Amino acid sequence: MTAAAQGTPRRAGRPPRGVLSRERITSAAVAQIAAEGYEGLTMSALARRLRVAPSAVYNHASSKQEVLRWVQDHVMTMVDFSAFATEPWDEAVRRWAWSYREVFARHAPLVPVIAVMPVTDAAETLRMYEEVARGFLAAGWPEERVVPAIVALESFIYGSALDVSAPSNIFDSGASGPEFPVFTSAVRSAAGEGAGDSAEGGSNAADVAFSTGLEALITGLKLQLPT
Amino acid sequence: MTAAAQGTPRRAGRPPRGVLSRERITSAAVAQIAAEGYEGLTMSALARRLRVAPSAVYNHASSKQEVLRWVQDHVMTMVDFSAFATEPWDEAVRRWAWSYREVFARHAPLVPVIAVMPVTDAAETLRMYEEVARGFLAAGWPEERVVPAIVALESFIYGSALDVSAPSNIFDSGASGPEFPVFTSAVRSAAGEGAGDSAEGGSNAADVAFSTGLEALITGLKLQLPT
DNA sequence: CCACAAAATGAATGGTATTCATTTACTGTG
DNA sequence: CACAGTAAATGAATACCATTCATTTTGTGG
Repeated sequence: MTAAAQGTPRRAGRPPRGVLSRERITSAAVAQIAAEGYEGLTMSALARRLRVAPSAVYNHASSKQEVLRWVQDHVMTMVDFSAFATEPWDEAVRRWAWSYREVFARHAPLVPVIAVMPVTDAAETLRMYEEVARGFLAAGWPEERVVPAIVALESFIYGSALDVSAPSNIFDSGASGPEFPVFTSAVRSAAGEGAGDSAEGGSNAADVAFSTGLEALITGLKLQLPT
Repeated sequence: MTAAAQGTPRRAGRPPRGVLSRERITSAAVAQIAAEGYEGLTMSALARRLRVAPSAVYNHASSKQEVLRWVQDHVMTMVDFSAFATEPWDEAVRRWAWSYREVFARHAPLVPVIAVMPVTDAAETLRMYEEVARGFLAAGWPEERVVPAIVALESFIYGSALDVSAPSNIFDSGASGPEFPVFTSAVRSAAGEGAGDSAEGGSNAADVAFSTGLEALITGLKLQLPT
């Protein structure tokens, strides 16, 4: 009963046909996350979904961290970088960055994983970098400035993805508000700006901040280019 | 023996003089992190350092998350924002951002904690925001644009702090390098730039990227200001 | 003075990732 | 074709970890 929920439970020993693989584990993990979120992604739950004993997973992945790295590479395929082939540089960066942030806002727990993850055998991630780098070069960027610029944009995107998952009242200074009058007033003033918290199409505080930073980055980076 | 490592172990029951407090727990946690890093910060280790049973901590903090929030507010006191009182806006932002990133690069595991943390009863964090907001207003920023600009800068700083703790060979595409020639070449070209990996004063890849993004943000934000 | 709250202990509890011995089946070599 | 070795499954066991609970002691307000 432990491994197979219904039908004849598999006996011990290597099964006639391979049951697990990197692909099946990855897609089961993604499905588990979709169903119960990241706190629901345990090795037991993953194994249950694969109709397998927990220890079986370790014949393919050396740790949960490795599974998360597979998930991260898969999630990267959902980022839309197609604009680099068709649009001018700044519009391409804009569309790519918004898509990138949206995807990882829904996968915020992956952000700390990414930071430490070497790009080796993360094929999908490399595919994206290749296309983005191509777009930068086509726009006239000197080769040695491409990677720093991409990393800078990514850092902003990852930080912003974390910001999205913050509660909207995060800047509520509560009882100690009067002690910090300037900041408290600025927070209230900013809240009135983007407004439409529940209104349709209304942008929330995180969106306003992201737009502010992204447009500043695009402008500032472009000015760093040699004429 | 469990609680007090040496001397007469404390008997059960409320002690004559209070043993724990938010301050003592926070500083013990910070000491434990300094000694054994974040993976060494367990409730048991924390209690051991406080010469107390693990369950005693829960009379003061409702969870480990809460302890981490206290640590985060304490760490914020190490960020230097003094330049906002003396320097022009862009130089003040520059110094603040570098200090902010350096502090949280050494406390990377706090970054995901911050994102979800409401600022209420995080007094030190509020003190910083108050001063930074004051500096923005003094530089002529419209009140409603102050918070979005700060959040944008912070997002970049947090993302960059995570980037610092990444391995330096993170962009090594390994065997699949030839499949991604443009990116691979750009990585090599960027590595030659900042160079001095072990040379003194030499800036590494993360520093170059941070400088690139920060200068772009400062330039771009300044251009958003109404003349 | 006494009831109640606060703060400690020490012993569970339930959950976690991970490891290991064992069993079975596939695969390459003589 | 036999046989050795390896790959891949099971199920049981391990070591931690955060958290909870009953119990004990002490401080405090009415």
